[in-house]
Amino acid sequence: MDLRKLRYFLTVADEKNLGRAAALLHISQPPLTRQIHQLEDELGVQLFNRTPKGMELTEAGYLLAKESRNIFALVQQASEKTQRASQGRLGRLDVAVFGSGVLDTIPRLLLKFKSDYPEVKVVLHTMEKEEQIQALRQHRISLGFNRMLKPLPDITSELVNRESLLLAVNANSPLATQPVIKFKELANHPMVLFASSGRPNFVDKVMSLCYSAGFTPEITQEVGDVVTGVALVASGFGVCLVSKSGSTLSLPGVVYREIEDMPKDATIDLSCVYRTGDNSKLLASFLSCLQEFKELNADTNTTTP
Amino acid sequence: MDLRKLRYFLTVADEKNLGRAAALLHISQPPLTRQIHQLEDELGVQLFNRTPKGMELTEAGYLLAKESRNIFALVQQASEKTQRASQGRLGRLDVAVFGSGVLDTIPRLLLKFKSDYPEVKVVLHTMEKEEQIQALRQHRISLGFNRMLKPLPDITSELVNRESLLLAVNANSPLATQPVIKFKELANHPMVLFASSGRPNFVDKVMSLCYSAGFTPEITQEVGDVVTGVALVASGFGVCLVSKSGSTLSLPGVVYREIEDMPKDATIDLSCVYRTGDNSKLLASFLSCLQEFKELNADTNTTTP
DNA sequence: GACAGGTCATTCAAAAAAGGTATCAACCGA
DNA sequence: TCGGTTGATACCTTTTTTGAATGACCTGTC
Repeated sequence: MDLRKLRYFLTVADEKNLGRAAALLHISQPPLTRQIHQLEDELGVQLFNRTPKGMELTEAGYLLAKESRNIFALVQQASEKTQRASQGRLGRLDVAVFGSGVLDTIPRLLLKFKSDYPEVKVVLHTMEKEEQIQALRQHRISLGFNRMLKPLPDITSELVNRESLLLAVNANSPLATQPVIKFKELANHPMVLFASSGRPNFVDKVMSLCYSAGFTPEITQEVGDVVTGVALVASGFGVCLVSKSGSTLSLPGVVYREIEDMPKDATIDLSCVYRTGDNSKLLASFLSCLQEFKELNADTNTTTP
Repeated sequence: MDLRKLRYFLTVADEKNLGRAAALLHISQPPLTRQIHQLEDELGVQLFNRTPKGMELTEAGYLLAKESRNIFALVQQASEKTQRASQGRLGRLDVAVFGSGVLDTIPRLLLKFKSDYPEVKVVLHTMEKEEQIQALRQHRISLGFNRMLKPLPDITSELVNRESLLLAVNANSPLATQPVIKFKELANHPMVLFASSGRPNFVDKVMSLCYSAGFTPEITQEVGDVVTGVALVASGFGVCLVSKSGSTLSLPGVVYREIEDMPKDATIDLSCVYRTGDNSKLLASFLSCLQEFKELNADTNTTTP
C-alpha cells in the first residue's frame, strides 16, 4: 500500500468513475483499474461496488477514504515541516542559562527570537559554566549563556553585551545617603561576593579590581548567585557589586548606587557559547537574531554616550 | 515521496549506515543510496550529513523521521480499520426508533449490540413510521424500529418481538381494585388512545378489537405517544391499552392490569425495517445480533409457558 | 428488441522505475 | 602507508507501471 495507490483510490472515490478519475490523474483507465484492484487485494477488502453507473464506495471504502485524507494531510505537513526545519525556522533549540544574564538581557533576546522564529521551541536549562561546556560537547545543548569565559578551541564564544558594575547597598547603610561613592571606600565596608564554579569567575574579577585600587576587600560571605547575594545585602551582610542586569532585582531594603571613579575596565561581559563549527540551521538562526539584537541595543546605547 | 522511500529513509536513520540498512531492507546498497538522494532532491532538503563514520541525521532529517513514524502508524491503522470495517465490526449505523419499543426492548438490544460490536457507533434518530420509510429510501438511516408495518417491496421488515397488551388504569378507578377485568368492561370506561401517523396504526388495532368484542369504545383523547397516553391516565382521563414494554413506564397514580379474556390476537409486534437487498456489513452484523437476541429471549420465554 | 452510449475489466507490448554487480573515491586507525 | 571502512557512480537486468485497443456488461431509447 503506497501513497500512489491511495491517491488513485481517493480520486476514484471522489469521481465515482474510473475514466474521469484516470483523466484527472493524467493516466489511462486500465492501469487505474488495476491499481484499485491491487489495493483491494492487498487489504483483502472490497472498497467499491461496481455498478453500471460507476464506482460506489463500500462502508470499508468510505472509511479508508477518510483515513487516507488524514494520511495525505500528515504527509503534506511532514514535507513542509521538513523544509522549514532545513531553513532553521522550525525545531527545538536547547539553551543553557546562568547568572544575572537571565534577569534582563536573555529574556529580551529570547522574546525577540520567539517573535522572529515562532515555530522554534526554545528549551531552557539552568547550568553553571563548566556544566554548559560539558553539555555542549555532549550535544545536550546547542547554546549557552555565561560570563567570563576562557577561550577554548572547540567552543566558540560570542559577546552578547558588556555591562558596567553597580553597588548594591543596604538602605540603612551610610553609603545609601552619601551623594557620591568612591571605589576606595569599599575597603571600609564588608562585601558579599557571588561566583559560579570555574575560573576565571566574578570573584577573581572583583578581587583584582580592589588590589589595583590598593586595598583588600573584607569578604563576609561568598554565595553562588546574584539573587542570594542581593538578599544578603538586604539582610545587612554588607555591600555587593552586581552587573547592571543584576540591579533589576528589587528587594526591600536594597538600593543600587553608581561608583563615581569606577575603573574603565570594571565591566562584565555576557557571552554566548556554542560548538565551533556547529552548522545547525537553528543555531545559525539564533546567531543571526543575536546579531540584530546587538545592533538594536547598540543604537539605544549611542543615545546615551 | 512514496512510502517506500520513507521506509528506506527511516531504516537508514535508525542504522546510520547505508550498508547495514540495505541489508535489513534486503536490497543492495547502491539503490538505497539513490533512493535517499531522490528523497532529498524531492524535498530540496539535506536529510543526512555524510561522514566517514556513516549517515547522520540533520535537524530537518530528525524531524522527518519523527513525522514518518506517525505516518506509518496512521497507514497501519487505516489498513486495520478498513479491514474491520469490511467485516462489519467498525463504523457508524444510523438507526431510527419510535414508540414504546424504546422503553424496554430496543435498549436491551442495543446494549447487546454495543457489547458484541464495541467499535460500531450507533446513532439514534427519533422518527415516526412514515418518516423512517422515507429516511431508509434516502439512505439517511440503515435501520428503523417500529410497530404495525404494512409490507413494501423495497423495505424488508423483521419481527423483533411480540407483546401482549396491558391496561393502564388510574389508581383511584374501581378497575384498579377489581380482582379480574373482562375485556367487555372497557365499554363502560373512557379510553385514551395513542397512535403514530401512517396506517395501519395502534388506534385501528384497538378499535377493531373492541368491535369484535361487540362494543364501541368511548375515546376521550387521542395522543401521539405512549408516555403522553399514560400521563393522561394518571390525570384521570380514562384507561389506556399499552404494550407490555409500555408498562415499564411507572407514573404515580397509574397501575397496570391484565385483562382476563384478552383475545389471542390482541398482541402488538415490534419490527425492524431495512432496505431490501442492503448488503451493508454493518447491517448484517446488526441483524445477526438481533437473531441471537431473539433466541435468547425465546429461551427465557419458554421458561414461563 | 436492436442499438447507442455509458460503465469497468482484460490483453499485450512499451516505457519507466527499481534493483544488482562491479568499481571508485574518501577517510580513519593501525 | 595500508587494509578496512564509509558513501557515490556507471552500467546492466529485472520488475513494475503504463498505454492503446478491445471486450463484456448494463441501461435507456427508438
